[in-house]
Formats: sequence, C-alpha cells, structure tokens
Amino acid sequence: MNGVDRPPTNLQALADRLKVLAEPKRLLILDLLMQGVQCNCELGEALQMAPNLISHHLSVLRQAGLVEVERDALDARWIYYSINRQALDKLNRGFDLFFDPARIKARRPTCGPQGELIPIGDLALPAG
Amino acid sequence: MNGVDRPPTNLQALADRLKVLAEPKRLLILDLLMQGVQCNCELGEALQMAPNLISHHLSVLRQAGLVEVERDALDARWIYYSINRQALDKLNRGFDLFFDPARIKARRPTCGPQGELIPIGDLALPAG
DNA sequence: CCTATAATTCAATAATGGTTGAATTATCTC
DNA sequence: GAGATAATTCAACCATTATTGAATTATAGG
Repeated sequence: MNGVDRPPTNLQALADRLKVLAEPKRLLILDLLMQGVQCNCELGEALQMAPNLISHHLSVLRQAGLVEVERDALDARWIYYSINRQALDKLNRGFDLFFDPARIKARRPTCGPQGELIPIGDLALPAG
Repeated sequence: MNGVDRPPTNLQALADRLKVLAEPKRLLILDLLMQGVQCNCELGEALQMAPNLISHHLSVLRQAGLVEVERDALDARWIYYSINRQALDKLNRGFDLFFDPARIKARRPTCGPQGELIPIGDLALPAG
C-alpha cells in the first residue's frame, strides 16, 4: 500500500535464482567471467577442475540466464562464456527488492500474552 | 587497483550465506518476519507447516545471524523471532559488492585462435 | 504434583544436487 | 578419411539437507 511494503510475489523464483548462486565453485566461475570472456579450458586451468565439471556448472549458470555463449569464428571448437549484463541487473533488482531493510516493520505478535520481550543469547533456553 | 575491481576474498562464506537463503520456505519465513515479530505457532499457521519444521528453518536462519530471538516475560513458553537488521545490512553489502555490474570487464580469451566471436542461441551446438 | 502448552531435539527417511569417469559430439588439421 | 582437440552428455556414486513423526524440554496454571 505504501510503496515500501513490497509483496514477495514469487519467492520460489527467487529461491531458484539463489540456488544457482549458492555454490562456491559457481561463484568462482562467475568471478572469473566478470573479468572477461573465458573458455572452458581457461576456467578449468584456473580453478583446477575437470572440464566436464566446468561444463556442468556453466550449464546451470546458462539455464539461469546469467551466462552467455559465443563460438570462435576461426575455430568453432572454442566456446567463450561471458556474463549476461541484463540478467545480472535483474538479479540485483530482485535481491534488493526482497531484502530491502526498509521492509522491516515493528509489530507485536498476535498470539501469546505479549508481555515485555526479553532478549535471548545464542541458546533459546532458560533466560536465567 | 582501480577501486571497481573488487576481489572475491572468501567466496565460500558468500556461498554459505546464499545457501541459507536459497530455500523457498525460509524466504517465506523471512518475509513474514520482516512484517514484525512472530512466534513459531504464528509462522506455522500462516505457512501451513509443522512446528518442528519451522523450528528447523528458524535454527538455520539464526545460525546465520539473520534472525534474533526474544522470550515473553509474562509467559516464557512463547518465543518471538525477528530480523537482525545489521545482519540484513551486511548481507546486502556483501551481495552488492560481488554482483556489482561495474566489475564486469571486457577481455579477449588468452587461449584459442581468438577469431571473431559469433553469438550462440540456446544450444551450444552448430552455428547453423 | 499433574496436566496442558509452546517449542525444540532426535532418529529415520527421501529428495536434491555436486562429483567422477567414461563415452559421445563436433570441429580442425594433416 | 584418420587422428587430435574442445567441449558436452551420460550414468553411477556420494554427500548434503529438507522432511516426517515421535520423544523431550521447559513453563504455566489449576
């Protein structure tokens, strides 16, 4: 209603996108790709990973639309990967929208006696 | 060197944080928590999930530091959960830092014949 | 005390997804 | 064509993790 309270719409879609990113090797690949166009062998060399594993992770990144593919015109065996700038922008927009701290509201729970709240440390056990 | 080229430092830590978020039910819980303090039973009611499952996901969110815990002073059986604002800010900073589009560089691959690059569609197969 | 309640913990299961090695495809060169 | 190369595909394995139901803890109230 007030422009700050944004609905989650499709959280499944956001979770799917985050799943693609929640993998250290894929983040490493993305990091290398952000430094420019790369081929499979270059990535495998830099990350010490088998080419078929690189292929797999690149496939996941491609299906998510984050990575684009080009083929060398002189030697079509070489394939180069790069970041899809628009997909990255869209990713940032979706993330910032959901995790916007301005969405946090202060509200009392609607159940329970609602007495004063006392903070709890690491363990959710006795307060004393 | 130039202030825009930020290193990945510890991508494992970023992946760990994203793993916590890459779960639709946890996103639903986070979304409810952003609307204010909530108790387990409220969350379970809203999401149609068993309380022990809510507990599990809340535990994951708590271990990640994203969620804080308070206990009702009038009736200590009731426990209320809320978003840790600082953790949310830190999450946003880390995400924006790594996925900053300004980090993308244009570069030719260091291997391969480096002929002209031709775009490829959905399939990484013959160019036609 | 005894019962009821809010929540967690535990053990077992099921599903998801990363890893591995071999086989396959497509392409270039001789 | 035959062989070599870049990359993908496939099937099997393995680790992680969400889910489920039962048991347990802690607290409140009669």
